[in-house]
Amino acid sequence: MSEHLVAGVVPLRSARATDRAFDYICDGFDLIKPGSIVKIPFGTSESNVYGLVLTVEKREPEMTLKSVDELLDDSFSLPEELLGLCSYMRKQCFCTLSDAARTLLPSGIRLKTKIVYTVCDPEAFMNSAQTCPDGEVEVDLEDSLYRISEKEAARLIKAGLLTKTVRFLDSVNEKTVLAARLVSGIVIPDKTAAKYADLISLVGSAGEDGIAVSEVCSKLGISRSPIKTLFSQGVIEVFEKKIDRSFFSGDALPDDEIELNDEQNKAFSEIADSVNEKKADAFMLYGVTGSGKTKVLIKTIDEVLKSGRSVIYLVPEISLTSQSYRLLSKRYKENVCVIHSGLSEGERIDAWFAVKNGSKKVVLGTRSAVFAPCPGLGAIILDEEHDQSFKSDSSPRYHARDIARYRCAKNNAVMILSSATPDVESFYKAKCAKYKLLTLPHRYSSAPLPEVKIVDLRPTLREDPERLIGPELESQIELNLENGEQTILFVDRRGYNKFVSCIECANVPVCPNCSVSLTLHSQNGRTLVCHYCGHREPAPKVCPKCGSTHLMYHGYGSQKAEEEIKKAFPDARILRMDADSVSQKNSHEKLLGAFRNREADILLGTQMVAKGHDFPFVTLVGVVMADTSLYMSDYRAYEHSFSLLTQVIGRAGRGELPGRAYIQTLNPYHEVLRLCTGQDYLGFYENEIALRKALVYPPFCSVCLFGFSGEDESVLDEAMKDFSQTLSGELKKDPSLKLIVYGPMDAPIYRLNGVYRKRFVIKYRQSKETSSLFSKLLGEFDKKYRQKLKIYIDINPSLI
DNA sequence: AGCACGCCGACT
DNA sequence: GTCGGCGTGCTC
Repeated sequence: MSEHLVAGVVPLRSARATDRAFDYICDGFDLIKPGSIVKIPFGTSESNVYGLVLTVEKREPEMTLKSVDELLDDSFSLPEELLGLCSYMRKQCFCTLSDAARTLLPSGIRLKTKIVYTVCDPEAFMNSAQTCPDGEVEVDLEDSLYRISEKEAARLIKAGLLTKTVRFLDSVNEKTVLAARLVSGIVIPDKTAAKYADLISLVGSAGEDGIAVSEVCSKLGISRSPIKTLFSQGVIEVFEKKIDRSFFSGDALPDDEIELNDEQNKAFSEIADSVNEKKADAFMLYGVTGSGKTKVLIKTIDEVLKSGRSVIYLVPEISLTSQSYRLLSKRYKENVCVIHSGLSEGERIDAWFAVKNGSKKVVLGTRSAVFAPCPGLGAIILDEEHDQSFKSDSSPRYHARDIARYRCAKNNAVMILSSATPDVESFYKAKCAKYKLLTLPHRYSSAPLPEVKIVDLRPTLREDPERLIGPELESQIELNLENGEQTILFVDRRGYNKFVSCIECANVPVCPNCSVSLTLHSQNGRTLVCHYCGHREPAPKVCPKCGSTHLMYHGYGSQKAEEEIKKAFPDARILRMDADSVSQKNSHEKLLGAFRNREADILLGTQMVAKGHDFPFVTLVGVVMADTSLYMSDYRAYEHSFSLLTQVIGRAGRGELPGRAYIQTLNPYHEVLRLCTGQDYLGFYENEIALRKALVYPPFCSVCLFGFSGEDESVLDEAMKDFSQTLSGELKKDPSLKLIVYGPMDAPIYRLNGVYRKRFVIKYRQSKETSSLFSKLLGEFDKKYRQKLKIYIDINPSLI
């Protein structure tokens, strides 16, 4: 055997068993390197798959190897830093390398294949095939399409009448436009120049990038023929120009000069020092709402761009990207690029390439934008860093904060966490000097904090248990309507919507697929809907269990609140914003815009109304029921309640007019409510950290969730027993592992879409030993139960 | 994840 | 006797 170029390649098709490097010969592919994407034949199938190259070396292979089929263009390859990030994620999130890689690569180059069946012998095929109009497989027969079942196709393949091939659908429709530019170095004949002066100067002014032919025609009011003439004279050239699908409109608004006050400047200069010294630092920028955190962040972006590097700016929600985009594009123009899950595949690819080749240096986006392939990363900013959406709840289950920290460390970049109500764990790290704490304690505008009143709703409910808005809040709304000022009403999650229950036997109709109560939708008459799987059924007139006709409809939904307000204030213009009303694309943007333009008096909604939006004419905020989130079975329930309520309250009085907030509750003396009344984060933090320490919760330990799910409940139970025993066996073997194991327990929604879900929750202290134990257990159980169950690990999960 | 190989039930 | 069920194990 002789020497070959050998590449270690990970197939990009996620499965624990194949999540390692396989060696391939890649002679002749001189440009191949770690991070390259290749197509390889893999396994017994005739198809080939994409693979990520980990290693390349020249050596004599000790076994026969297959060869790489194709090396994808270098523009698809993963930069070294991101390749390292994949390994980090595998270790950290217990995901597969291929899961990690597919998260970092734009989805367009993910495996997209189509099975194509072709007929070997048309005559024999026609004699033998049984056509079946409802089949699943298309067979290409000359120019007619045959549809046959998969089974039938398998039979025909065996009989040698069909062949099965796999076609890759990896072409991305890049949007191009016909453009023109001057041929470089051309000397234009005088005669030509005189006749086409306008045209030549217009095309010439566009330079190398050229100008769209259609734009030339419309600007000069000419047809395409003069362009054609100049083209044939060799003066201009016409080419397909890629167009940028990002939505920068081009109308450059003048940007405001940013002036920092002393506090802001102090925070900024600390960050700027690290930026300029290229130190990998982490900052916690803590400041009350209105203290000017954004100003500091913008100045930081300026500073990073000045040094020629790029910035990633993360916000919690897609709905917040458009608002931030307006802010950033005003200042950085077409240098801004938006990345979030709402983009089309083509848009995502465009963005990925634009960032990778350095033509966009400011990346704005949600969680997944933390992976943007910026060459020369200078800063990653997490705005509203306490927000839960920065943690992914499907594989790979990463937290954007951890990814950011890793990338900043590798790139000598700064990470900035910004919040008015920081994550308790982050703030703890800041207190322990793992992050540098920057504090902006004062509002820079003279606007005082809103006045907050806690309203005991119990007397109201004793009179009328279905009432949502007590008399106090109602009279405040009335006052606002009279003054022509706007109101926001916050109702908790839609999971607490109306449901039906039987007064006699307390039976509540439950979804047949998922273990949740069905929600009553009033708009389409009487239908019960499952909010998880979409199951629908007519609402019963009599209790299906005991036959009683005494059925009660209750709950705290936003629809019901809307009805109640409409009844009380028939003339008020109400906008409702919840998951139902914003299901269409861009509709939240429309709703928020309409409210900002004062096209409505009252905005009523769930979480969405709480987050970061700036409405200058809102002077009253009402929280319909503050209790629901206090009692979730998650150790972060108080933290979430505090930050949510603080944010909602912060919506009031952001303009000239002072604001006030009314919080309705059944628990008027609850400590968390008292603390958000004064916007007292530091007080809340002290309480909470003491509680976490006493009960041993993060940051004083780590939490690991082992999730199991499957359709066969008995297999699931068996695996749970097995896991319990295996784990206690491991603990006996190594008593130094101090794990506290809870479970097995049901997931909060035990059955979802016909799948049962159970879990173990483990408190532990992070170490090499625990990591290897977890990955060993995961590997073992995944192998043992792989055909019956799905098993995953979630580190520091959200437990609800 | 796919896919082939291989060992046991109910049909021509 | 054989077709086909899915348990088991492998993929450079």
